[in-house]
Amino acid sequence: MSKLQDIITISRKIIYYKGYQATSISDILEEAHIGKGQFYHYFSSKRDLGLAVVEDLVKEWDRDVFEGIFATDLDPIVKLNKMLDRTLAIHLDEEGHSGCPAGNLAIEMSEHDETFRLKVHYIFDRWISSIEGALSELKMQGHLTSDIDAKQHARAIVSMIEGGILLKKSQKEDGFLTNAIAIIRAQYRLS
Amino acid sequence: MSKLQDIITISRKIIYYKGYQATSISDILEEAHIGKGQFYHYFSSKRDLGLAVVEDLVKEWDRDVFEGIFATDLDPIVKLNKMLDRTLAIHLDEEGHSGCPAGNLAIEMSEHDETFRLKVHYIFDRWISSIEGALSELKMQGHLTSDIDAKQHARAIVSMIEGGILLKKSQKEDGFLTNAIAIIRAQYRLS
Amino acid sequence: MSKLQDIITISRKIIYYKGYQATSISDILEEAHIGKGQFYHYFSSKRDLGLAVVEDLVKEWDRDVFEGIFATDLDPIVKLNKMLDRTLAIHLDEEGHSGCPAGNLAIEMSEHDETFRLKVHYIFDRWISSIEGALSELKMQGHLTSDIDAKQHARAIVSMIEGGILLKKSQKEDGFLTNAIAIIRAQYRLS
Amino acid sequence: MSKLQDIITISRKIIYYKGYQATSISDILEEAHIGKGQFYHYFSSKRDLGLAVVEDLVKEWDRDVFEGIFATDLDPIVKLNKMLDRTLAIHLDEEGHSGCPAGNLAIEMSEHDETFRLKVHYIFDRWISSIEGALSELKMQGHLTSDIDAKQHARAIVSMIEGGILLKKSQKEDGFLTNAIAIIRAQYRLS
DNA sequence: TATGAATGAGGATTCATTCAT
DNA sequence: TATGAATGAATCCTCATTCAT
Repeated sequence: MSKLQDIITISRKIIYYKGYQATSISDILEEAHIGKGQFYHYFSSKRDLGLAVVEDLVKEWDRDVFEGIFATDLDPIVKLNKMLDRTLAIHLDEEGHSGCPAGNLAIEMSEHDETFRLKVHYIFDRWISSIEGALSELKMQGHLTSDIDAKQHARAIVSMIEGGILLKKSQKEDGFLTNAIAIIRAQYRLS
Repeated sequence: MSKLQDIITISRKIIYYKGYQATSISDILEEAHIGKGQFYHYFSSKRDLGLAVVEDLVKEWDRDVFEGIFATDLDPIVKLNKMLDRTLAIHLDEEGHSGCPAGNLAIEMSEHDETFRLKVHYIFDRWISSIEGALSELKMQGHLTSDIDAKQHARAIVSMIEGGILLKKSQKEDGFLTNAIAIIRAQYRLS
Repeated sequence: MSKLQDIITISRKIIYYKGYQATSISDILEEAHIGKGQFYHYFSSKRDLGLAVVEDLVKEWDRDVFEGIFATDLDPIVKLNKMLDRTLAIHLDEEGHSGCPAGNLAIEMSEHDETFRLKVHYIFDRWISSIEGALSELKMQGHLTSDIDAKQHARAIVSMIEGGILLKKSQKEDGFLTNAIAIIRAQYRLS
Repeated sequence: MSKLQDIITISRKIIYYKGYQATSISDILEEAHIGKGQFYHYFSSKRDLGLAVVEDLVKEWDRDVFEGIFATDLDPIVKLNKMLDRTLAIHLDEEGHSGCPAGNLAIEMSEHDETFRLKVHYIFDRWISSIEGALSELKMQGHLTSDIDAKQHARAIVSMIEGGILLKKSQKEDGFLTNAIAIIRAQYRLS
């Protein structure tokens, strides 16, 4: 792995846990075992690193969720289940206590930095579109009643997941996320 | 209004907009037109102010939502609708662009400071219990089928609202919140 | 003397000797025996201090040269001689080896910062106007031939003084300045 | 042109415009399109480059002014006029707004680095000697009265030129230099 | 109560220079 | 010759907090 990617990966973990503002360059230097000069050799500023971190997140979503799940020719039910499984896996993991990486940045950065916001915006936008696509397929298959508004429901699904993750973080109870996902599965008869 | 409450109110606005970490004492002094001495007369530290701000939020919820809505003997449908109306009113207001005051703090502070987390925890907890109570009433009235798990649904409702607010902030589209609330109303036949 | 004026006075000395860019905040803190916080309590930035220093210089000129010499009703010959005496006194002093405080800043800052430039511009402008006035008086007195262009000569006088100071600094020979001033005195029959 | 000379030429321009201290190695690398390694292959330090730049200036003066003008067997009036013409040409050029390259370094570096100072000292010294020589020739020709002190006047001429250039930079008016030179021409009946 | 001067640790960033390749 | 990764001291600046008045 390149040093640059190395720094991004380590920074992503720290920023995920501490938040972007609360993370200091020193935190990163220490964890990555590099000097100030090296950091600024790769990144022109803390913001530059921050954007690289979000970009890394974007790429991961593109690869794992959009290309890896929704762009395949799997059955829409399988797609949606895989996406929900992935979400659960990530957030029930020992390192998944800090909420949604995208959602955290959305809340912390949206009002301060439009560039950050747009990158997070892209993730949510593509996520919703993908779900909308799958729901539309389900409608055509007759699995869902045809009067359903796929876009509205896609938005509701993502809202419930994000809300579930947020509450899980604040209430320290996994149930908030598992419950949200169980309700989604029930609602759209995915299991 | 007392000077103390004045400072809290002003700080709450700034912290709501900027986030707790990104807000400096100076920001508050400037906006409140006070000096350092006065600030440290009322608060022993920034954290102390932060906690007072969350406490202020807690009190507002206790007054406006729990006592003002759920503790009354209104019809449960009316209660839920009033709560949803209030949510919409706050977040569609010009000053409501920065997300959920409680949710923001949940994300920003939960991992750093247990005292902050517990205060936010209390808000969400009481919110969910109140909704759960209303849903139970609705079940008893026969308005909802009796196989419904009130607690799970209360959690789902709050999740969807919080998720809707989060996405509204990041995607800059009111639709995320109005949609979430419309779906809730439809789901539980509140309108 | 106030702490603020204290810092300005100390900074002026250091900046005079080292130059503005080469002077670090730490240099000033050390010499003034103050902490960073105190410095930034009085000045919002290094540039802010720099401007205060030039402003201090401007005020000194206003007081000592313009009001103290040229605005009086002394004989124009006396005025010019007093000004030349003052120049010599300052630059032949042990602490006057670093050139002209205004000229140094003119060279170092003119191209970088218009605000600095304008303050220095003001000093030179007023200096030249004052000399021009004195020369005009001399013309009216018949001390100088009437075909002389007072403005041109005022400019030439200041040019020769500034050039003399510059060369004195570089060549480390007082003669450059004393010579320039002797020539001026001879030229306009001031002694 | 060799790479080394290329770097010196580019650096000279940047240092002339920005000043030595304010010029960073990176500024030079960028403008010269070279890497760190190449730079430190040619120069052992920033100071080393700085000295090479002044040396380049010295050589140019030796070639263009001392050998090209004063060492010829031209008439002293022609010599002096050529020198003044050259000065005007350089400083009225679009790229001549930043003052006198030698004078700037004199002010910025004289107190900090004796080696820099001595190189600038050499330029001024030879310049003055050359003018002194020409004035002496003029005296012998009877063009100037014999009671004139050639050395003093040579110094005065350089002082007025340097002062004129300094004021032109600070006051942003070409008149300061053209005026100084016009007065010199008039004084010694060069035109 | 209130002021604002003072402290000093810590933050982001720059920069000349070295070194492995 | 040449590259650019790496170093680390130093720079400007912020900020929560304390203290004298």
